[in-house]
Amino acid sequence: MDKDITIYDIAKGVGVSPTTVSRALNDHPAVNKKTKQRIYEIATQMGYRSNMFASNLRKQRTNTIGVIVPHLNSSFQSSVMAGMEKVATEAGYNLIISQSMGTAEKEIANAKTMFNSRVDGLLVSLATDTENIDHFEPFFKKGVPVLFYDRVAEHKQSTSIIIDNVQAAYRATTHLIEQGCQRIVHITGNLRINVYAHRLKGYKYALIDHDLPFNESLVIVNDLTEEAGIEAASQILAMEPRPDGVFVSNDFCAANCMNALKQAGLSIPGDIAIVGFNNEPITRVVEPALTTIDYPGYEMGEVAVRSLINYLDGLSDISITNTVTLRSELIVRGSSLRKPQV
Amino acid sequence: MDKDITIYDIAKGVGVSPTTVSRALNDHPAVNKKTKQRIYEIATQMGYRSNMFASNLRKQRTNTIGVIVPHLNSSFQSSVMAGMEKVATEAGYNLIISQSMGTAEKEIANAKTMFNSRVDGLLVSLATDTENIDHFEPFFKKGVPVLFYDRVAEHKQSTSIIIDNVQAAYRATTHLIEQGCQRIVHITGNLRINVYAHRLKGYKYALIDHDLPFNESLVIVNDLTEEAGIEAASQILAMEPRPDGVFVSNDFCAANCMNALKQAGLSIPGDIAIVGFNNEPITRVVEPALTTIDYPGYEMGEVAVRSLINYLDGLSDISITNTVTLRSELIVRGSSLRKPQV
DNA sequence: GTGAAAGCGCTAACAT
DNA sequence: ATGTTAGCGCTTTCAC
Repeated sequence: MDKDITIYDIAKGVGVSPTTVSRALNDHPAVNKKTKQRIYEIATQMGYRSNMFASNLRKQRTNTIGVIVPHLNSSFQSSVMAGMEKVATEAGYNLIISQSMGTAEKEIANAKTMFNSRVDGLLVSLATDTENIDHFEPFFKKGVPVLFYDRVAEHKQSTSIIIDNVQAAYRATTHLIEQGCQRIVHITGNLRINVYAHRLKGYKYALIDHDLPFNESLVIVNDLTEEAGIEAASQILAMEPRPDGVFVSNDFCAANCMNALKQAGLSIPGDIAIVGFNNEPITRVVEPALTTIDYPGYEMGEVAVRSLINYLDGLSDISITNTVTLRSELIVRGSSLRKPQV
Repeated sequence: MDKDITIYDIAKGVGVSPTTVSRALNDHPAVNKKTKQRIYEIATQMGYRSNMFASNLRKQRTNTIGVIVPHLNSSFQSSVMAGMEKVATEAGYNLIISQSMGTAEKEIANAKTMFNSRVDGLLVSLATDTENIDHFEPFFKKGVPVLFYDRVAEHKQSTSIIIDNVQAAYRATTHLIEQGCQRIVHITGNLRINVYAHRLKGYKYALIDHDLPFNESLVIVNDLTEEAGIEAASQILAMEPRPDGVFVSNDFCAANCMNALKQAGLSIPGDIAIVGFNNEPITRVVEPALTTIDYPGYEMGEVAVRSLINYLDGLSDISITNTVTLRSELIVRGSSLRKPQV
């Protein structure tokens, strides 16, 4: 447990001032190449490591980005994290991550911690029951950029990274209609969350545009878990007349629902066609493979961090590009394919 | 973007010295209760937030735990992360997370960053091609605890958190044998990684203990991906005589392998019984549902952080409990069940 | 129970 | 191209 080497030690070793050492180590142009070289050598030789706290304290910057996410252990969110980590590390930023467990209460606590940790910027996917975003006010006040992704909030001082959920749902629903479905159930999550509200909208628009009636009773709102999928299946089986298509806001729930319907003796997609959402690995394993919307989580993570860092570096003005919309795509597989594709 | 409030501002406001403010804010016993109270009030009123950098700089402690993980976007690893985050946040620690992408090269770079970030402790699940752990030497030298989990390395100065992979594999294989399997294939990952080496061992021991021959050609080593599962299936189909059981080190790969076998016209578990590993959500969605080993990822994350913090707080000596073994469990489902269970 | 003073290690003005 | 100086905000002796 030997003592840490500081720039003073190096300065003494090389015979220059600490300032020069500091400059050399930060690759400041106004330092003689030879001096720089010597400083580098001595530094590594002495086993020097920069003290980020002293540096941060001085620079009032942390090179740290905070992330608040509903749940870490979700296929989608962990892809997002992976993308974020990649870009952040490449750019020399650390990521500190916390989960709200989907509750506003924990989200507020997390926001406080992030604020105290003086993150340079914050990336947030909102909790289910977040009613307002007052808890991010301190960030806005201090000019710390807050960037929402996936589950976003409208706010003039922050950017959102999303996909066009209305359009994606519209495409999914239209696809079902094109496959001959006339009574399409929509299973989705809490409508307070933008993504689910938008998907419901897209579903509705698609019906209307194809002269199908929108029927409130065909919309099932639940928490999109495994059990919810099974429960939804029994609700569907009880409907009269029986629906012939289901559009679910989540693959995992869709897969479970599909299995339950199969077990009840229905054939997929013959009796009921099914479309999920997210393109999780699970879609390629169930039988039949699940038609779904490809939602680029990894890419979303990359874009989120990149946007934030660009802003921090003064390369872009976040408030101008208020919303970044990523491309999503319908992927047609066996669970919905009744007719040969065009 | 107003200026930050410091303890000096509070000191002025209350009419005491900064020292007293610092002590009060840290709940030091030798401060008058009334003074403390007043200081708290003024502090919150002024919107004070402690500057962790100044504090860390002074205390030479960061309240930050580093995590190096192969891939964030894996079902197992993200469960682990979730467990870690929970315990860390509760204890007032931040988590900084980085992924090695399974390569030693990135792992070494990550270790360096973590070292420079002066994490109080490090949690590591090793990369595939990590040949030695010299890159953690700086931590050992400085007395920073390094704790390995899941993919661990033997090292006298560090604790490992694992499950008994030998035993788990032994149980899985024995189960297949009890179901009447005689020629059991084992699909697993790179044998340099302890978990896969141990599972192979468990598989081997189970065969021997039940008087079945161990046959090198029945062991398939691949990267356990989706494609690897499908590829493995065709290898199995080409084997003569055909195997009647498969034990796969990973559910996702197992599920894909199973599907490929089904598509080739084999019946599961009739022709071939299958057992996976990890108890991922996918196991409950495929058909038949996949028998697997329940691997407590979330719990592992909790235990890892808890152990580390206990050590940091001086509550436990990590070097004494050199290995923590969590319980794992065989979960029998349709993919392997040929006889009524005992 | 409270305060004065020093210093953690670094960087940014401002010289030279 | 390099050095001097000051200070980021906090904690911790040591003194009263």
